[in-house]
Amino acid sequence: MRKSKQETAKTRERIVRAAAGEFREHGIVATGLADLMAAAGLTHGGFYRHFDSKDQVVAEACALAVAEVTQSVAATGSTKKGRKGLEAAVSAYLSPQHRDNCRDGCPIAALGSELARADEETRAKATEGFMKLVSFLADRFEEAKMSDARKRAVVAATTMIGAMTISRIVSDEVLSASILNSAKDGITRQ
Amino acid sequence: MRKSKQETAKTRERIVRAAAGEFREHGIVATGLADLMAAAGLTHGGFYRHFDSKDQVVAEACALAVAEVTQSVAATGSTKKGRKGLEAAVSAYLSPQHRDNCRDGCPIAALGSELARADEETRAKATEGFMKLVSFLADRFEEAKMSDARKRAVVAATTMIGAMTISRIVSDEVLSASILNSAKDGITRQ
DNA sequence: TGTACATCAGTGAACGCGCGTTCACTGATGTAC
DNA sequence: TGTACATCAGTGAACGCGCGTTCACTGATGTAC
Repeated sequence: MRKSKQETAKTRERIVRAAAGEFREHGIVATGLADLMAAAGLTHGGFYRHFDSKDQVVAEACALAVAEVTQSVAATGSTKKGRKGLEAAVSAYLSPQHRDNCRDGCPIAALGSELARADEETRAKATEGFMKLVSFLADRFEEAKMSDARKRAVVAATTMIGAMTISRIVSDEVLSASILNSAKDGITRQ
Repeated sequence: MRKSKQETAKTRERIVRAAAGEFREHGIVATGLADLMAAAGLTHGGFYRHFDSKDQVVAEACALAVAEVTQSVAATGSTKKGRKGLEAAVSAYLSPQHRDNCRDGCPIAALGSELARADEETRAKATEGFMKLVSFLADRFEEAKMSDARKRAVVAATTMIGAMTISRIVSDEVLSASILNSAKDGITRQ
């Protein structure tokens, strides 16, 4: 049953990707290794050929998710120039599609309170992603001083993540959508 | 071993309060019934004399935590008039003390991503608490139109919860504190 | 290039453990007369 | 008010189950000659 090095590397990546999806959809603690391996099309016994522990795959899955989502936000925001780009990125982040699709969405919004209790490495990866989001937003704020743009970007990023989290708690569709819209307006207003 | 009705009611409340603390400190899924009963000074066997299931105590603990925290925010905000009261409440919420004390703090910040996956009743209680926070903030925003004050209050509330969540993920104390301060400034700036 | 052997990815069973839940038991409280 | 009995809060052992982790086994791949 031994696989080629190339196949092994592919399998490993498939596990990390499946884990990133399962964690975001069901939560880190609630997702078992068997669930995560099944999502990758494997049985749970093979897990330890690729990772030392659950914590390790949590850190790698979080790093992958954070990298892909920040890159996607930046890509969306770069389709238009300056302020328009900011609005496009914020709109995409605060959309009902993102809200209803945890699996491929922002891991900080999907896992925030669990990440606060995760190990140092995982939290460092999440922090890195948050700072990348802040940098992207700061570049798009046209402020007199760079330090003001950065502070404003921090507020925008926390608002985006907070609003997404709360829009998923609220079960009333109308209220949920209005929270996303208020946050969007609040960020892009000035 | 039977207890008086009065004592039974007190015990039940003690369990709910202990649960609210344990859940906020360690997360809902990660907290076992044995942990929660031990925190209340009891053994796990007695749990089902008071509750039908873990879900039930989750809903009640969340309701208690949300009620106490929103009441505490409103009380802090009511020590001063108008805008000053808003600033006092936001400052207290976005303080390092709150960040470092999950156990007695805001359950939406401590459990946000888990609440999004909780059952309908729990989510309804969390939503109710969020709306109470929004109402308090809206009353303190001095806007031309009430609808503007309300929208601004929604943004302020999501920012507060998002900033608190992220400040707990970030392990660098300086960065963590600057996120709380940026959010505070962003909310009170206008 | 061909052969012999070591390596190791993946399977499925098994490990000890803690989970949510149930239950027999206890003895103090509540109730009926 | 006093007595007899039913109720039930809390204990601690037990239930089946799924967790993270380990392991013997398999057979295809990689390596050494």
